[in-house]
Amino acid sequence: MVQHSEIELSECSDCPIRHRAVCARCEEDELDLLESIKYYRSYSAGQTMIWAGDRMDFVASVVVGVATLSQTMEDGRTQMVGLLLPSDFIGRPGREIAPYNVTAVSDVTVCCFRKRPFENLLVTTPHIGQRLLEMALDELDAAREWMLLLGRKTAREKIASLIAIIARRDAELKDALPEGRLSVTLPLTREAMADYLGLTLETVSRQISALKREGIIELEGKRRVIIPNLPVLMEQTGDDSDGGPIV
Amino acid sequence: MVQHSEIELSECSDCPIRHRAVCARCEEDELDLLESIKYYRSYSAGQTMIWAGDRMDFVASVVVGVATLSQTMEDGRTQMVGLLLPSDFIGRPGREIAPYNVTAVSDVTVCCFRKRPFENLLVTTPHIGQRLLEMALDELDAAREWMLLLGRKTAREKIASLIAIIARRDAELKDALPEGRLSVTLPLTREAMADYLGLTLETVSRQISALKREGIIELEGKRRVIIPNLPVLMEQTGDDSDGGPIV
DNA sequence: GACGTGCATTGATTTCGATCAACCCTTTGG
DNA sequence: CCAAAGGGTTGATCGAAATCAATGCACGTC
Repeated sequence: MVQHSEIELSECSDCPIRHRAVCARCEEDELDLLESIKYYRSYSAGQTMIWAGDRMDFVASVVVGVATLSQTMEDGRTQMVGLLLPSDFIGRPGREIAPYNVTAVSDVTVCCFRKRPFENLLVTTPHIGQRLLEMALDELDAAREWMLLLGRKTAREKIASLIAIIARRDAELKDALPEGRLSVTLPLTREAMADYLGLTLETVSRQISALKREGIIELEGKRRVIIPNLPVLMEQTGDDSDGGPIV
Repeated sequence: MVQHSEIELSECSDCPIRHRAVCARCEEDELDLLESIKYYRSYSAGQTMIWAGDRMDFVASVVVGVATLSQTMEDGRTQMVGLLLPSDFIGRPGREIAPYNVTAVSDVTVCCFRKRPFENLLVTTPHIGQRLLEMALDELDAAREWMLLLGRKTAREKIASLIAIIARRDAELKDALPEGRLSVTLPLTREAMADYLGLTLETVSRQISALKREGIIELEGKRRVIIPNLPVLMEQTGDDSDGGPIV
């Protein structure tokens, strides 16, 4: 289950998520405390990392890769409730049992902290709790935005929203405003997109084809999407046109 | 806009939400600090308390009444993203602009804290931040449960889930396990339920009628619902049958 | 090269919930 | 007393997305 990761991770100080994860606000000495209770785990694409109902003896941060958080009903209907990207947090202090499935979408490496010691640090090291609060509130905002999408948007708006969100996140990681064409890789299969958007995979496929037919997106293979004109795509999302800051 | 409240609220120590709100973990001295920056506001049923886009100079706790958090698209489609009951928190430390509409469903009284001083307390008084984190994580869980409902449940399952959730909450406030018949008041209009469930008000009405016709619920007026047999209702929600602790 | 498998696309048909519309009941107020 | 308004119910019809089903790749693998 535990895979060997190519890059040997060890020093928090040169960790790729040092300034965005739970540890973001920590000083050097606080980092040392975290360092002493951490260990890495890796999973390969497609693996279930955690099953809903499992006992959890750790919390963790995604270091590299993409994972999903999902809920499944007895008859198999499933709904993704979160997309976990590098720096996102897994688990909840004070909780014994995992409420959701966590699945690796790509190869994933996580930085784990043993739960008890982490909970103690939470009390003694305010910077960790403060950052965790900030992250929880951000996730809450994201969840609420997704509730609007799930409850009220059409299939076309859902697809456009998903592509736009991924594009915006990518753009902001790479460089500021690539106003022209931009190209993004969908980190999810059609089925995973369907589970995220509350659709069937057939509807996802049809709507992507429709957007392509209309020239709003172009496809390069199945996974790579080229967006000739982001504002045009944004118009299809149903969101306020003034969609956020320009830079 | 500010209404006169019948009961004169003042002492935190005999506040009805003293042990469930942000202040739940505070010691007496910490409570005094909060007391010094607090003030009450009241709103009457139907009033919009906060508009999305408004500048917010306070955060608050609901003391009495029910309010809703909602998002609206340009064309009027709206989705409720939260139901605010006594002890629930409004606003976000560090945020200037309200992202959601907050609407009083019944007459509502809130306990407000000026934002700047509250943010300072958050740094100096760890008990507040700890409780806020706990509450944020609870809301995140609720939001994710709702995502499953919005994305994957049928209209009938949505209605049954809503009634069951209200019934369970009521039951737990009043007395432990009223195993037999129980009776709950829906705090929402049909339209508000529709906005919560991602349905139209006609569908809400039809599904309630259907549950009534099948004897799963009984109606007393429009708002009061009698549940002869909670487990039978629970079966209609689509959730795991072992639905949580028996007590 | 043939075969099987996983992922994706496309078509035909059905269905659930939306939409359009009429009507009921209760409250409020001139 | 009647009119108007707000909330709710019910019926007829429509349409978007689900469902059922076939087909099309791009792979590994034997």
